[in-house]
Amino acid sequence: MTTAMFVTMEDGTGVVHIAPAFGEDDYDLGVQYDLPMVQPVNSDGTFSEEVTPWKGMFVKDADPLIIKDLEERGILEGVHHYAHQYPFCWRCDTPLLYYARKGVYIRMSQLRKELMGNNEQINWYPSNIKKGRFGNFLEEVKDWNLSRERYWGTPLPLWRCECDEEHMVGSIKELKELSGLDHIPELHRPYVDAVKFPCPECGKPMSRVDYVIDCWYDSGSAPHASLHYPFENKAEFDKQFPRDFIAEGIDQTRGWFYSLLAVSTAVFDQLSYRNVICHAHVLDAEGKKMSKSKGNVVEPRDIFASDGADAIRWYLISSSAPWRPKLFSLEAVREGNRSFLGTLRNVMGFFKTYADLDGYVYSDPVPLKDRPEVDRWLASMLDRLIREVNHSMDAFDLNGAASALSDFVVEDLSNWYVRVNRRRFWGTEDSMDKKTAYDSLHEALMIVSRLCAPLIPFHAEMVYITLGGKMDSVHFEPYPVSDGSVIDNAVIGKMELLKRVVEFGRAARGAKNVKIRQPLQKAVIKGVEPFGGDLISIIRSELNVKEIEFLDDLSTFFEMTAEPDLKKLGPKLKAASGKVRDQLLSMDARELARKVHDSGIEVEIEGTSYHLDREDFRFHEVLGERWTIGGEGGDVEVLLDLHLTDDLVREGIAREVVRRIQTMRKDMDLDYDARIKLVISADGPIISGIGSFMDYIRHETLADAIVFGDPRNGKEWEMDQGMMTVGIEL
RNA sequence: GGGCCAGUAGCUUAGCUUGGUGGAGCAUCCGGCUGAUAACCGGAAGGUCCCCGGUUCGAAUCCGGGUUGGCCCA
Repeated sequence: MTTAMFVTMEDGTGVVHIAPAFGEDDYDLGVQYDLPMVQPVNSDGTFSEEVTPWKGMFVKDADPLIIKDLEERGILEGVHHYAHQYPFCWRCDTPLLYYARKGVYIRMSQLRKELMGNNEQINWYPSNIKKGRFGNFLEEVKDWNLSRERYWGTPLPLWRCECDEEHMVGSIKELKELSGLDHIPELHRPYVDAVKFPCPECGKPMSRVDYVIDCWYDSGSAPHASLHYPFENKAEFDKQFPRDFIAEGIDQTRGWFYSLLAVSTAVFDQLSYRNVICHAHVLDAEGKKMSKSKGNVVEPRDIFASDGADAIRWYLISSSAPWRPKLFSLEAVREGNRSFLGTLRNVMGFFKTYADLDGYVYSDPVPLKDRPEVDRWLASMLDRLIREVNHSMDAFDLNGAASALSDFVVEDLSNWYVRVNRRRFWGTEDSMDKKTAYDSLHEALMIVSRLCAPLIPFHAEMVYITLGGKMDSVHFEPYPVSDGSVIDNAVIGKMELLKRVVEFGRAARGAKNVKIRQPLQKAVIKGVEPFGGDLISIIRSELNVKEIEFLDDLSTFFEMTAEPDLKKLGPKLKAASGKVRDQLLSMDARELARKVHDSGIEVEIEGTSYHLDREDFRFHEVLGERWTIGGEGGDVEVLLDLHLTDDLVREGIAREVVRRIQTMRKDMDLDYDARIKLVISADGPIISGIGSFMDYIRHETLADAIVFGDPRNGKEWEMDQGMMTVGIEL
């Protein structure tokens, strides 16, 4: 009877049976107390001859019989069931037995310091693995059982004589010398097993042992073995080794990550990789491990077919850091496909549609300094993107690179640049401005394609080829590098302000339910340095206003209102306060404020007169009724003039008409440049609006003529101002 | 049984290192825009930051315990 740290009085009897031949703890204890190694189990898991009552029986099947035997002999304390984890074969799902076997070991425990020293130089992602899971493992590193009793595998080059002399052969050359053979036909089994050589001790023939090498040793040798180093390719090897970067699943900590380090440390005393990303696994939508038996497995090939390989790549890279487990959701894959890949495809499609119509080819780009500010803004954002993506990639932050790319493509390129510049691509005549817009968009797409290439190889290639890239593939292009000189922080700052102005202007319209198609006379902007040029026309068209005024004091647009301060009135008026309050609240708050502000106010309730002055009121500033405001109270505020002149109303109608005709063109699937003739009948106000803006409507809808009459097969529209029927003739 | 990691809106997540009013996308609702977009814009609603305890004036954040899930080992 012995004691051991792993046996406690916490549960059970505090007495545990051990068997040194079956399990590591038991074995160690056996070695410590010099216990006999009794091995009454055959390698097929059945009891051996000496176990007479149960010989030939699988040990687990014998359990109830052994219990019964103990009971009959009166030495059974009791039978209790404990739920505990037990390993099963992953392939045939039968219980595994721990079984002491002879083997050939590498004494890794002696290399502990060297392993830990090399680990110090490795950059781990996530960083906690280095000291945590992997570091802890190295601190307690065990000897490595190199031998496996399998048929397939790399034969262990150990030859043994019946006199117990052993020899490990280090090369083909050595084997030839030892065996006297000119030619070793094949290093694999069974051929190599036929090679014998005389024992240097007793002269009898030595034979190769039956073992093959643990295949993890092969995986750890890959960097050397793939170049047949150290036998050849020394220069090539030195150039590549240690490798800059590897990535594998977190489960490889004690697998590949270890075997690479162990082999390079043991054989060459150095590390074999400088940076390593340990990624987590893809789990099912509930966060459970996928398994065939549970039926929650998602087949990647099915997703490749239905949604595309780039969609799944993008999902894995963009959804979270690689070391976070992915709760697989097809919805999330589709969301990424829609929002990022779809937008990229669409910007590409937009460019191609118009570039094809115009026969545009990228050459002799307009110098940056000659482009409008919005183009210089795009170039600045693009250069900033190059910088951010490189920075993220250098830090092995794929997720950061992906979100920078997505922000640029979706927000800057598509939702802003393309949207506000659409009209520049529409023009029928070839202008310098149109070429400039093409140049800018082409450059942005080209850079995006190259930056995206490692993340979404197929989309990147599609964009590259469509743009007419010079190489055979985008994957031959060098990775874009920023020189920083393109970034114009002033123009970036300006655009940021401009975007806020537009945002607040739209909010101002929304607050009063005024449609964007209805032009307004004026916007007043507070908190922005006045600017002009193409940027101010962006504001005009985004907010649909005629003029813009920059003004930092908006007080003249506000009026004072007053409301009774009940905390003051109550103590002063007692029972009458309720009626006074009602009377005051029934008055116009602006008028009340004026009166109170001038000389106080007299209120008469049931024959008694009360005098109230400023002290009894609370004052507020409210915007005059003619105006609406966005961003109120902030450093930037936008006021819009709501007063509509007849001209503005007619122009609003004209825009409503254009919108409906464009919808019809789209529904009819007309070519983008198809010319049409319009036949329209409508109620008076609409006719008037159309009449005032004939040229505008013709230009926008590519109509050669507008005729008022009775359109046959026209489409009927109900508008705020009445009915309209429109016929389109080709 | 041990080690490491994670738990935040219906879903996917940022914020946690260094404590100070929890953000975003999708989905939902209202309104707008639309001859690039299954898109976009304005607004609204939506939170036990897994649970318990501690430290602190103050905890999503730091500490301890638990729980659920993942990986590795026994």
